Amino acid sequence: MHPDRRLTRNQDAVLAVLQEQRSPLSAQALYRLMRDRQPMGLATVYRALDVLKLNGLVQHRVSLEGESLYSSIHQDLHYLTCLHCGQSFVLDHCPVERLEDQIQTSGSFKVYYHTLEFFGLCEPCAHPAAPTPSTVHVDDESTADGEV
Amino acid sequence: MHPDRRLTRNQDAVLAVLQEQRSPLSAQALYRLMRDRQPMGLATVYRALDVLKLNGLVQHRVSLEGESLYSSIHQDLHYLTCLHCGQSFVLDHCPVERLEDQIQTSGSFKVYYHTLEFFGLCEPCAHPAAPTPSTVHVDDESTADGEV
DNA sequence: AGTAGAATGAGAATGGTTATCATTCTAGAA
DNA sequence: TTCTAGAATGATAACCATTCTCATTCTACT
Ligand SMILES: [Mn+2]
Ligand SMILES: [Mn+2]
Ligand SMILES: [Zn+2]
Ligand SMILES: [Zn+2]
Repeated sequence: MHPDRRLTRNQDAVLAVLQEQRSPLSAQALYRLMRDRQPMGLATVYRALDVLKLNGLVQHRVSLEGESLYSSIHQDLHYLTCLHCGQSFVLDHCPVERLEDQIQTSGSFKVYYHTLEFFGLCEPCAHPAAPTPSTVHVDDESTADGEV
Repeated sequence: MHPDRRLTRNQDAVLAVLQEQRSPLSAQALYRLMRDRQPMGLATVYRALDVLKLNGLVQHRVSLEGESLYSSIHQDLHYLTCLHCGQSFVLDHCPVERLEDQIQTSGSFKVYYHTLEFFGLCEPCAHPAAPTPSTVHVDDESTADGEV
């Protein structure tokens, strides 16, 4: 396909559906959503996402589980993710918006989007409760009341 | 495995090799490197990386191609990546080091590491050369000298 | 030494993504 | 309008990094 050709009906539909979403979607989830709008093959969904990405209309990140997630280029979400339980917390604002313009201006590189994510342990996972009774060898009942 | 147990010989070896690297490695590349140091099964490499990650000793990101890349927790590299040719340019410094401490302090979340990457088109890919002669229908030679 | 739990290795299974290829569209040319 | 080359599409096979399974080996502790 030519890099700068008008979008096809399918590509348009994929873009439209993505722009209605509040959070990133996987290609497969998108494929299922398209059934009610503009049914198309799974391969076509992947190809449409590629085209849209190359045209700066869609952004693409890969979760730690290896799943590709897509969203409108206008979305700007960032997460704090726990490595233990997988739970994610959304940051209340993007800390690098400025920087993007800066890179844009100073260099010979056209920036479309960025990824930013913090990883670590959430409160509960960082301070696990005392071992559950079933895993404790109770040799002396005077030490078995769960203090930490 | 217990979350806070001393590292095994294999886990130690994986960590040591990772700390010698200048750039992130895939699990498979690491597996091949281990042959000359401390041969172990591929599954063990994956498991070791998991343990090290959960202990805040190793960081983990996933490339756009879906390949997991690992590096020492002390590495702090960020890239500007071209969506068309795949070429990556290393940023000369990390723009969010401060922010990480900030999140650390203000919240109830223990931050181990972060990812940050910019995507777009590099100079050559953003301004492709005139179409190659073989793809051009030359109907009028007066317009065929490649100006943009 | 005896034992329970953890670690390990080999290989099978998984599953998201990509490649293949025959068919259908589509935008221009004639 | 009709023709035609190139692009897009869909069904499905292939790919391949990662995870799962399970029998075996270690390791720390009694
Ligand atoms: Mn942002
Ligand atoms: Mn950094
Ligand atoms: Zn957690
Ligand atoms: Zn490029």
